[in-house]
Amino acid sequence: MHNYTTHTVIKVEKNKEQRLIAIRSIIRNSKIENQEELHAALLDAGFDVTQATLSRDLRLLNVGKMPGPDGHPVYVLPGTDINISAPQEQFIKSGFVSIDFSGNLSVIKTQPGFANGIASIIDQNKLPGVMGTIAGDDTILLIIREGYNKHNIIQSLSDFVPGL
Amino acid sequence: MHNYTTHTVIKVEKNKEQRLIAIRSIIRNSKIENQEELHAALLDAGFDVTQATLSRDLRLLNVGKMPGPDGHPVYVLPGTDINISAPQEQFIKSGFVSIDFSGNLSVIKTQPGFANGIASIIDQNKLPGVMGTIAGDDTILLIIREGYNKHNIIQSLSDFVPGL
DNA sequence: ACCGTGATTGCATAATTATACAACGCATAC
DNA sequence: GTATGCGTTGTATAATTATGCAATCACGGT
Repeated sequence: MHNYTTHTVIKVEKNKEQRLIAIRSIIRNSKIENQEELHAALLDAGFDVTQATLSRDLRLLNVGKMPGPDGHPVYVLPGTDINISAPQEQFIKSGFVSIDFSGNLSVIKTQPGFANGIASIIDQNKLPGVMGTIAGDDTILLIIREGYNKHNIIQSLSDFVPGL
Repeated sequence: MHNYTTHTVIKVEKNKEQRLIAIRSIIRNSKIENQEELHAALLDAGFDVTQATLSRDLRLLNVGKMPGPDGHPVYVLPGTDINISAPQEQFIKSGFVSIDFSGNLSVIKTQPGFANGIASIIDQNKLPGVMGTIAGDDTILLIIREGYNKHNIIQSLSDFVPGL
């Protein structure tokens, strides 16, 4: 045991992260006309938050609201302007799936085969807080330089990763 | 001519038509955050209608509302997507670089490391005209099935590659 | 270990948008 | 001319969404 720096167990708001994912999924797969409907759908999925939080979540996800086929407003995912299909949505994400932190490490999950490509892009951008990356097939390990934290990293990454 | 139903032939609400055009123009050229702002802008343009009418107009025009750069919701015209920054644009392309054809073969160039990921997505979509794919690091070889041509392939790919 | 900062959320409420209803205008049918 | 129907709009209000404030808790730095 040496220098036990508060083991910073991955206590990252698992809840919010997963809730946002759930919201995307729900919106993609069903016609949600208002936040009450969304709330109900989330309850089924095991999430219980208030309308206020949903409003904030939708802003984070950049979800828009547009008149649907039947005239009533419906929530739509960003990029989905009634002209981008679900497969395109998948493609648009560039295989990026999730990111988590633990101490000076960050683990980025990608779709199968994308780890190398994404890591390559990250390297090309020479982010100051990133000491280096190691990519497998669907996972990237990112070593964070001393003096930087997960906020810096997310900030840097969000410059070129849509919706982060 | 009996039955002359008077020349009042086309009396169609000229007003509404032009108002809708004006609304489109306004939304395209400025940041409108709510219908009150829109109302004010329309006044300048010489149109005076109530908020209720604007709500109806926006529905007719299929105008959507999405979180803008500053976080606040902004009206957007259909087909417009203001949620993706320029740097992200590059990322969105998922490393896709180019595509060429030669007989029953197609060669897709990608950014370094992306070939496997993109090929994987193509496979998952089981395009009818695609017999199979082989991916290196930045190149995908795509074998085209008999009876299909590059048009069919591009058509299929464009289903999930935005802007192809 | 302690404190300060920032992130997340609920609550209550303000702000915004959608709509039921009725009125009006115009055009066609009787 | 009168009646009927459709489309447009305002009014008033319901429905929906956004947000200021406060409480809580994790994380980073001292």
